Order: sequence, then C-alpha cells, then structure tokens
Amino acid sequence: MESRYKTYIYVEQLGNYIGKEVTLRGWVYDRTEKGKLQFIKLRDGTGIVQCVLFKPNVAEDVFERAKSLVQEASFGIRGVVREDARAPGGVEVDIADVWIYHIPPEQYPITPKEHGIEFLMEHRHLWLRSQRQWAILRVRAAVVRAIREFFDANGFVLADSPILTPNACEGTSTLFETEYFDLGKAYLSQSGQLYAEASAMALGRVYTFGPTFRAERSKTRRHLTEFWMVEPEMAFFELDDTMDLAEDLVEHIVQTVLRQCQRELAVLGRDTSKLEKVRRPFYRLSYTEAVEYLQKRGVKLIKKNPDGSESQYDFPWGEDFGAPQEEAIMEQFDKPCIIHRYPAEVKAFYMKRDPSDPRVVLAMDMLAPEGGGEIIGGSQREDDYDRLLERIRAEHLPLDAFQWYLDLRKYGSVPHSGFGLGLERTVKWITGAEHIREVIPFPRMIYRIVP
RNA sequence: UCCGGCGUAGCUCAGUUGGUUAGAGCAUCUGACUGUUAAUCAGAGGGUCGCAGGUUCAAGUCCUGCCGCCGGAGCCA
Repeated sequence: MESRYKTYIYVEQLGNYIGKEVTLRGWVYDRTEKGKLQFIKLRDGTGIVQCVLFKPNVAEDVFERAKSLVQEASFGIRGVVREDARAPGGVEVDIADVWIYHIPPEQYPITPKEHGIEFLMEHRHLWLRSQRQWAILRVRAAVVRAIREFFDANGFVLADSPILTPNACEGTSTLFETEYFDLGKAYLSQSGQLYAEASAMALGRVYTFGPTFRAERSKTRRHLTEFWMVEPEMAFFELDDTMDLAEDLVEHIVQTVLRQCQRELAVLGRDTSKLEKVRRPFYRLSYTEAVEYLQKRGVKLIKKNPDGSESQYDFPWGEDFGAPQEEAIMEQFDKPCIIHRYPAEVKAFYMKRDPSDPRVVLAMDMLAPEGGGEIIGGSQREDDYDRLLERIRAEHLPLDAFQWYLDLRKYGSVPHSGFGLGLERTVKWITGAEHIREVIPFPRMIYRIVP
C-alpha cells in the first residue's frame, strides 16, 4: 500500500525489501528466548514475521528491553530483511533496535495452545487477533469485495433497503421488535427484498447489501440472529435468468477468493482443489427430481409424534427439505447445485406460480457442496395484482402494511426475480469453518450478545 | 419450542466402587542454552471441584433444584 500516510512498511511487503533496512510496528504474536538469541514474531495485521535478536550484534539495553516483550505487547523495530530458510515464511528481520508502545500488565488470556469454544467466545475481541481468525476475516472481506465488483460491473445499482421496517416480510414470529417514537412498533428487517423490488422498478437491476435479523430460536452451526445478506432484484428477469445470475455470482466469488487469498486459505488448511472445481455450469435439479432421488436412495423423513416419539416416512412429495435431506442430495456433487420449482405450500407468499405446473412456485435454492448447505434462496415474484392480494389474505398478513408493495403490481407490473445470498454461510463454506460464529467479527446468537 | 451432553488450577483435561493432604500438560515466575517454530532442561508459585440444599462417619464422586455453556432438530440465508 503506497500512500501519503506511509511512514513505515507492512509485513506483507517485506518480500520487496530483501537486504534493506525497514521499520515495522505491531504486536508480539509469540516470543522465545534461547541464550544469546531472541525470536520475536511480529504481527501487524497484514501478516506475521519472525524478528531475530542476536545479543553480540546489538546494544545491551536493546537486548534487555526486548526481554520485556510478552505476548501481545505493542512495539516497533528497525532492522534488515533477510531471506532465511529457517524462518517461518522464508523471510526474517535482523533487529537493530526495539522500542515499546505498551507492555500488558497482565498475562494475555489466549495462548497459542488450545482453548474451548466458551472461553474463546468470551474473548472474541481478543480472539480476532489469532491467525486463523485473521485469515477468515480477510476471506470475508474478499467475498464482500467480489460481490460488489460483480454487481457493479454487471449493470446493477446499489439501492439499500431500510433496516427499521413497519411490517414483516414473511410473518412476525421471528422479528426483533422495538418502539418507533409515537408510531408504534418497528421491526428489524429480516430481508431487504420487498424494498429491493420497489427499487428494481425504478432502476432496473439493483442489489441491496446489509445486515438482517432473525429472532428464530435456532441454535446450530449455520445460524446467526444477525447476518449479512446481498439481495439482487432484477426487472424482467425470469427464474431461469436468475439461476444463471446466481451461478455467475458464486463462481465469481469463489474464483476471486482463490486468486486473492492464497495465504489465508493456506493458514486455514483449506483444500483449494475443491474450490477450483466451482465453475459453471453448476448442477440443477427440480424439486420433483430431488424428491425422486431421495426416494430412490431411501432417505427417510423423520417426524416427531405428539408423544415425543419419532416416525420414519418415505420422503413424500410436498414436504420441504431439512438439513438431512439437503446433505443427502449434495453427497453426489462436487460443486453447487440449484434446486428449483418447490411446492407452493412450503414457500413464501410472494413467489410466482409455475404456469406449467400450478403445484409449484418459481423458487430456487442453491446448496453448496462439502456440507456448505443452503447459501442462496430466491424466486420469480408474483407480478399479478389479484393473485398477490389473494396470497396476502390467505396468509393473514396485515393488508395495510402491504399496500405499497401491491402498488408495484398496479403501476407497470413486470416479470421480475431476485435472490438472497447469505454472506456468512458463503464464507463458512469457502473457508471450511466448522461454525458460522467464526466468520463474522462479533457474532450475535440466541444465547450470546457479548462482546 | 423439543431432544441430548458438559461444568475440577489462567487454559486444556484426568480423577476408579464415595475413603488420607485433589493431579497432569500448557501458561506464569526464576535459572541454563547461537536457530526457536506448540523449543528443551532444572526449580517455584497457583484450587470457593459452577451455585444452593440433601444423603452419609466421610461427597469432586450419590440425590434434588438452580445457573452457565455446547451440540442437534424444526425454521431459514
């Protein structure tokens, strides 16, 4: 990074400074001492480099000062960059001088050794400094960058939706509620879609990208109560166009991460050959074909009885897929699969019926391989005023709150479609993280809001 | 909301059928070492066994309640 703020250089640039003297500032990642030698790993946000102090080569006070550098002390060094096969990363710095910004008065809680998840979550504000978290958050940033690049380069206009909303998109049971001055209740948005539809009627192709909130009492490794979603919405797009777009987007994201994040993926130990395969075309199955596959494979539907016991059924057409079914379907695939045309009863009110099969709606989900799960959900929207009105009434949704949404079908209604891509689920899949809590800096979950 | 599991040193854990003064590794502190990568070697300090109650001659261990945490299902991105 060359800029007028550049008063020193960063670890990631050191390859360009072999044989030259540099100044670095950062934190102690780790330090060991071996007689007349000290090895200090300096972490500056861009990477980690080993700095070496050899007692005979420096002033006495420099060597003594460096001995006070405990884990996560902040400090600066001046020294010469040298290639050395013995150093992690192949490059190290021979220290000539050391200065100190701050020495922690207490022991840093997170050691390079193993910790339990409860302890790490309580120290999330410090856990972020660990190398694995560093890598994940940089991949997250690259994914966001790739998403914006993709839409900006393809004629989309960023049109963000409000976060405070007066109504539910798909029902009120899972909404966070708050007071809105004298106007009654407001809710934190669980999707920007309805507003994106309005924006698309103004701007053609739009995307909204921001945090969304679900007060679902779910507690799994793929749920957050606050998560980020990008939602493109396109006037005149039909379902097949939308599936093509989703495919292009996901391919672009994964290939961009592969290009830009080799260091990070190496830190994470990610098998990049699996990501290399994420190229168009992806697999596609209709819901009906997927059900036939489950039946052929003998994958059962397990349902709870009122007395608490469980019953197994051959998977019936008409049931929505749960995580076990999605996993069974994805076992056969080494890249994402789009499942489309779901039964109308299990999908949202705003989805358009398939004219060629009234049992299903023009909906689609994209499932990621390697246990990545559902990363995209989308549909062609109902564009007929009367049919949409009928659906709103059938779901007992508050008609008042949807008047503006119905207006979109009153004034120049057009076929249109869109989808939502869950940022954290996508990053979880690409990084291979076991749990979604690791892929957002400060996860919000049902039983945790601190730090 | 439902099902299952865990809670012992700063951290990760062991602790037998209830039985003497509750252990290990790491971390910390002291010392040694010119190549450490989770260094090694020698020594030292460190405990409200989640909380409350109960059974018992005796409870980390058994019982009851509470609290905290974890995983899964459903719902979804």
